[in-house]
Amino acid sequence: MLRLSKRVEYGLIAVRHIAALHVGTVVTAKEISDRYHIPFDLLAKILQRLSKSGLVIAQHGVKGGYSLSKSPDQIPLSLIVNAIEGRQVVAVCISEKNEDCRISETCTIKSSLFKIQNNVDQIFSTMLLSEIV
Amino acid sequence: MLRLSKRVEYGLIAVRHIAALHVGTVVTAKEISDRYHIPFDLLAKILQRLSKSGLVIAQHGVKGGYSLSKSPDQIPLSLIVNAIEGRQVVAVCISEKNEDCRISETCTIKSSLFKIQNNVDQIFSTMLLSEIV
DNA sequence: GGAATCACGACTCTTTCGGTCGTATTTGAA
DNA sequence: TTCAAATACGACCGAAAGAGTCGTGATTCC
Repeated sequence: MLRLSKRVEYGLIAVRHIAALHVGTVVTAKEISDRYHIPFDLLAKILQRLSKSGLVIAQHGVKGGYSLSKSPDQIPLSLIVNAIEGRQVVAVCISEKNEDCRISETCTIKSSLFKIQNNVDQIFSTMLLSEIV
Repeated sequence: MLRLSKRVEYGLIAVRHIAALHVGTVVTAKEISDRYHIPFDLLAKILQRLSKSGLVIAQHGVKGGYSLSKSPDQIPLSLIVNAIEGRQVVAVCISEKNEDCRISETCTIKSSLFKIQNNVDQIFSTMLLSEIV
């Protein structure tokens, strides 16, 4: 309960590493995988998501690799987390349009859940990548 | 990821209900189960944990049921959550003595994870049961 | 003594998560 | 122009966690 996924952990490590690169240089998934002992295939998939979201820039082919698309002080952790996992919520009733929570009608804690959600969101939108490099 | 368990959701609903009782009265697991459409067996187990932790008082036998052990403004949500699920952490490296995180030696985000953990903890220790009744 | 209630642990089923694999595509350089 | 190194993508599998059920026992009131 209330765990971050391994994907997010690995993603944070990877993005932090990329953020620490000298400008103009790139790093490959393989290098990061070796350096931090992260399963290559898994890391590759994570970096693909980060690339797809535009947060990191992928360069294909030989001499390819990843670099950061903008300054670390412009990147809240929420951007990284959302790129990897999409919007995450503490309970189904937060996100679902059709209330597919079985007990929705009688639920008495919706407002509390929303408050918790807002506070959790704020944690990640407040912390910047630049703080953790 | 970052989800509250159903146990915690149900527990919050139940404790909130108990907190709203007139003093001197009790409510049974069955009544709460019916009222909020929560699976009885599951709810019973949750209430047992809450009882074991001393947060609610269980009265056995006919005319038995549950009541609150102290004033709702003395009960942060963290107390409820911990009673139900024990201490929960956002990543293994937060709690484990023997670092059984496989990549512990090379992990570069420990301090960030701790910061996230502290902020999450604060959410639940700050919100009081009295606020959600 | 019986009915209503809480207590506890074992068990099953489902979903989520972590991780792997196969294949395609892009790119730089020999 | 060919090949190797790299990213891209989706399908798949096994393990772990989560949700829910069941059986049995203990306590209390009438």
